[in-house]
Amino acid sequence: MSTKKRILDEALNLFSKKGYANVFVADIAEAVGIKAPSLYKHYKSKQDIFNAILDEMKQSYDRQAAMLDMNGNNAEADAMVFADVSEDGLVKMGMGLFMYFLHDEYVQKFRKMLTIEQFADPELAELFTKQYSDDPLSYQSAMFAMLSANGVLKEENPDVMALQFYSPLFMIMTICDRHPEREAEFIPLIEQHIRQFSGLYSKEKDK
Amino acid sequence: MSTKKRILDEALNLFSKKGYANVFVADIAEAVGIKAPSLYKHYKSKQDIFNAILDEMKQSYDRQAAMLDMNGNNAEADAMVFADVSEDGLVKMGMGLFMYFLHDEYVQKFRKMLTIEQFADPELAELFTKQYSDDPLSYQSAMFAMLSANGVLKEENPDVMALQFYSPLFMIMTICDRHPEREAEFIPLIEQHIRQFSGLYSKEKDK
DNA sequence: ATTATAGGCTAATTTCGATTAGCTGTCAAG
DNA sequence: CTTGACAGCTAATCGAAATTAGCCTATAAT
Repeated sequence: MSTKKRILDEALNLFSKKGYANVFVADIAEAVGIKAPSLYKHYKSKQDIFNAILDEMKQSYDRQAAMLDMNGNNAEADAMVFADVSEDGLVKMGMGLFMYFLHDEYVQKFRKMLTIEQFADPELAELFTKQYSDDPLSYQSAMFAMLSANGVLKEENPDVMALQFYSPLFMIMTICDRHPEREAEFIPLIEQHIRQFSGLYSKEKDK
Repeated sequence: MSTKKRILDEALNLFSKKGYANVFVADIAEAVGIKAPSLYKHYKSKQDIFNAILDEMKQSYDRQAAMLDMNGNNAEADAMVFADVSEDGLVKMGMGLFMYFLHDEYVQKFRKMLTIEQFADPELAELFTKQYSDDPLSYQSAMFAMLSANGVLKEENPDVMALQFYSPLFMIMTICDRHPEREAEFIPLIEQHIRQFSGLYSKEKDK
């Protein structure tokens, strides 16, 4: 991999653990295997490295998001996918989202970095909220609205349904970011949450 | 207020906005209205100031927690309080918790500081998780278990109930920490969440 | 009245960390 | 071959920022 790219990787790695201010350019250089001044052949300053990470991650997120929305508008296409959503389907979807957010190397590191730096810059705060709250909530709200419309789920406020479905995943994700060793303890809880959620909102009363 | 105490207040205020590393002792001194070297008459280092904040906040939290538990064990006493919990009672409780966490000056600033510093020190990570996840969840789990036992709520996994009840409050709190101006948008959502939650778990099927 | 202490100040000191200067080897294009 | 850009290095530079030294005043206890 090019040195330039490697610098971004190592910098993200370090920033996500210690925050921008506590990482020295010499640390980044060492992680890359070069000396600090050599970094300046690739980026004009420490801040420039940070900005490059930001740009890269924003692009990558937008690509992902575009992939999810596929079509023009919102989760209409996925309506098909979820029209027949079963409890197991919901579990699979929730777990998939959780596992991806939690384990994707770049996603996780970027999230940790944003967590640390969010109060330093309003743009970072916006980004965090968009990627980890607003976007997932609005996507899922659209999905639940459709599942209600299709008669699969009860007709309740879909924003609330999305909030109740997603926020446990979010909260547990933040816990696991702090304590990766506790993940095993939470996996079953998440699955139970989704099944219980499904049971509560499912239309058919009897079985 | 004593200078010594004022230093802690101003330091917490600054740390909660910019993080430890980005706050200079000169900033703290200026906020207090003295010169940087004078700080050293009260604390032996910048780190010492941070530690003092930590100690103070831990004590304060323990006092609060002791007050909630009142009795010896867990939320048994509150069982009484919640034995007859109505939907409105749950709303009042949830909103109260949310408003307290979000608006109490010290609680909020301390939480922001922990948010920024959580990955720098495992002790801080523990503290954050305890105060904002483990403790609330275990308290509420006990409460819901009792409400189920009392026949008020359905008999579902109380850990999951606590997770579903609390995590929306937690997630929205983290959003409001970043964007205080959005609070108004979320208050109604929280209330709807709690009422919908209550409706879903309430025992009486018909009305 | 004397003195010790607390708490403040200014002026160093010291250390650290980002960045710049300037040199060097490599290698591909001409 | 030879030249220029690239990517590395070592050795400055330069500016913070924490902390220390040493001085001063008020005040409270002796």
